[in-house]
Amino acid sequence: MQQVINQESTQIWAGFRALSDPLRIQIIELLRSQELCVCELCEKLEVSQSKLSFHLKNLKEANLIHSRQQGRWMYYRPNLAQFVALEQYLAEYRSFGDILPAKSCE
Amino acid sequence: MQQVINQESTQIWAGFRALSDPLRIQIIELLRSQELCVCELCEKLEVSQSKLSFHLKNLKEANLIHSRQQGRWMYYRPNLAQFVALEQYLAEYRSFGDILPAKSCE
DNA sequence: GACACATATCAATAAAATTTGATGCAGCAA
DNA sequence: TTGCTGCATCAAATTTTATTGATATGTGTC
Repeated sequence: MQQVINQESTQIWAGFRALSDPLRIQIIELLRSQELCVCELCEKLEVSQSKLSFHLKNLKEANLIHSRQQGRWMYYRPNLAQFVALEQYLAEYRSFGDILPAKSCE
Repeated sequence: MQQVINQESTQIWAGFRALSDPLRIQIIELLRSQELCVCELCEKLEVSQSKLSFHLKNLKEANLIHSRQQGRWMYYRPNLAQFVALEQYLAEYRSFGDILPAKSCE
């Protein structure tokens, strides 16, 4: 059980880490309504291509986005299942019930 | 509106950043059911006091925990409202509707 | 084949986050 | 007052992450 919790937690913080950067947040917000290729993201975000590639890799390794190659272009889209997982972690966290007052520490 | 979104996003990634570390995840999980003071967290997590202080500060600045001083002890507890905010960000993200296929990029 | 284009990757550097040990400070008790 | 305890803070060292410019890879086109 402890094992399971730790395993889950590992994936959880990795997901949050991928979301912990303003540019990556901008990326996923652009992808929210439409699949986009790297060149379109570059334009819209006005960042260099290699920088963008770095952050896309980051999001992909956290399983937050998927990619699909078509010809020379690589299209990215969100992986909603992973968003659900993070959302659920937070929901379960909250639903654990009221916080007990501390037993005094002395 | 764009302004508002950016403002929200700023706070959002800061919240996720605070959750993007395994020790900080362990901390909030310990606090989930009970307020604890620093010395108790130290014991349970087997980390140095200054290290713990650093991470608690980190969580506090992200508004994820509150603290309360009682005598010499400082008790920490989660700020559930902030967890709700992050959860809601993810929920809204998902609920935006289906991702449109990309218009071809050529 | 030769070339252009979209993207990924790499190496070097810069910047940011974390760890560690030391020190400071406030609260309490003697 | 003195001294002890619980915690925060600081500076230095280390580790991690991000940025940049250059190069490599793969895919289409001629």
